[in-house]
Amino acid sequence: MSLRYALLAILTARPKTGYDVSKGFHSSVGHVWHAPDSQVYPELRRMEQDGLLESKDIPWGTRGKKKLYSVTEAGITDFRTWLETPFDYSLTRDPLALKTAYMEWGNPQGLLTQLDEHIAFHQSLITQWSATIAGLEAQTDEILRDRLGASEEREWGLIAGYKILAYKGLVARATAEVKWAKEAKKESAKLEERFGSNISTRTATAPLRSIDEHEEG
Amino acid sequence: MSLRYALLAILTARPKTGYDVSKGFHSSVGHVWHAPDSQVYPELRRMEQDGLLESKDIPWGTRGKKKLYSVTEAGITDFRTWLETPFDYSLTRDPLALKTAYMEWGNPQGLLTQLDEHIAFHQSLITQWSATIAGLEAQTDEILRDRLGASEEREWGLIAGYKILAYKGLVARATAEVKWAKEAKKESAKLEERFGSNISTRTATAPLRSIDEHEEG
DNA sequence: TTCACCATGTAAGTTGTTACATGATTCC
DNA sequence: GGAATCATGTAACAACTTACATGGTGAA
Repeated sequence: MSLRYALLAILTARPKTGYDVSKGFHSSVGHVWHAPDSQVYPELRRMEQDGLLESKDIPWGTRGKKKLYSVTEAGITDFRTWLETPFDYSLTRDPLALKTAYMEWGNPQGLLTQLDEHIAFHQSLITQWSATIAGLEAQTDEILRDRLGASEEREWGLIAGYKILAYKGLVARATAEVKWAKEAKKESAKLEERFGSNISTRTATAPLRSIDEHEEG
Repeated sequence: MSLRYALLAILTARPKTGYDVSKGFHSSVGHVWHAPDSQVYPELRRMEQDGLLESKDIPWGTRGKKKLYSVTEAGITDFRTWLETPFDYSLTRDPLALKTAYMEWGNPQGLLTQLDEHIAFHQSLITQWSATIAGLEAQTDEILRDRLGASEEREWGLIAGYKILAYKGLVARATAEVKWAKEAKKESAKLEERFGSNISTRTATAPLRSIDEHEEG
């Protein structure tokens, strides 16, 4: 249900076409809430049906046209309510933790490779997000400027400030991921050294025998 | 698709009934990959159809019965392949970061409340996971003991070691979340102090006027 | 005229959520 | 006999993924 609010968020800057909203996902709000075009366009339509958005068809060239969406007062109210209403946390679903926890069944080298990818992935996120933070602090960020243009100057620091806060959180988390992965590489090497790799000897627990042992269950 | 491997993971300890697997989700592998019963039972069936599991009906009391599942060799092979094959990272979807980034539209008090909840939520995870780590290190953890019973003693350190590593990652991330949230509370207070709260004056960007400005798009 | 980009999706499938349904067993 | 818990789901819906579909515009 956050997709709807991510779309409202981007449209609070100023009215945009579906295409601009979709593009915005890749360069701004999409950093915190990703969505593909196949979700964006239909959701915009639904939001219009629900009265959160208004749209107007605009001619584009001679035959083409595009839809310009703007947020209604009802949309703003809904957005504000969402902002202020606590949400339920979803329970953990962490594929790398899941793999790590049962790596005695796999090749330890496979874990190292995946930890390296984990590090690379999160480091590239850190680079990207840090650049965004710098752009927000200098108020040179393109998406921010687009938004500031429609706001009063005395609010600019507030608007940029919250965005900086959000990106700092993402960077903090990614940094923790990198730090853990580096430690995990060392720990994994130690484990392998101490206990050796005996993955090839592991097999399924002989089912039929085991079943007899458990019939009292 | 990880659900399937979380189920395989729990069944590599020893054969279990659907009910035991489901219970196990709450106390062990469910910490890293949550699933409700309504997903567990049907998935176990599908896995049996796909040859990853075998099952046997066991009488329970006089009229009742239950299904005992065990992993097949094909299941082990599949599990091992999954363990060693890198996965694609899904793009960020972070509701609190999304809210934080656009909090100029909301009441700053609402953010503080949600940051407090964020802290409480993650601190309770840290408590829970730290207790699990302690139990794994002391090899008193119930689920671990269940698993060790079916393994050779020389492997015990390896088996516990990977699980400790995984939980340490979860704790590290939750710790980063708490740290960020505490800083964000301070920062948010500073922002409010410096720029004041003017949420009540914010309204939707006048749609019709804006549309005219954008007709060149 | 071709190529990058603008513009807007549909369709099919998978995964996950929420709420409910049903009956047996064991222990007090 | 009643409560907790064992045991196994279904049904309806919402969200997300992946792949594909279609056509216009603008500039070299």
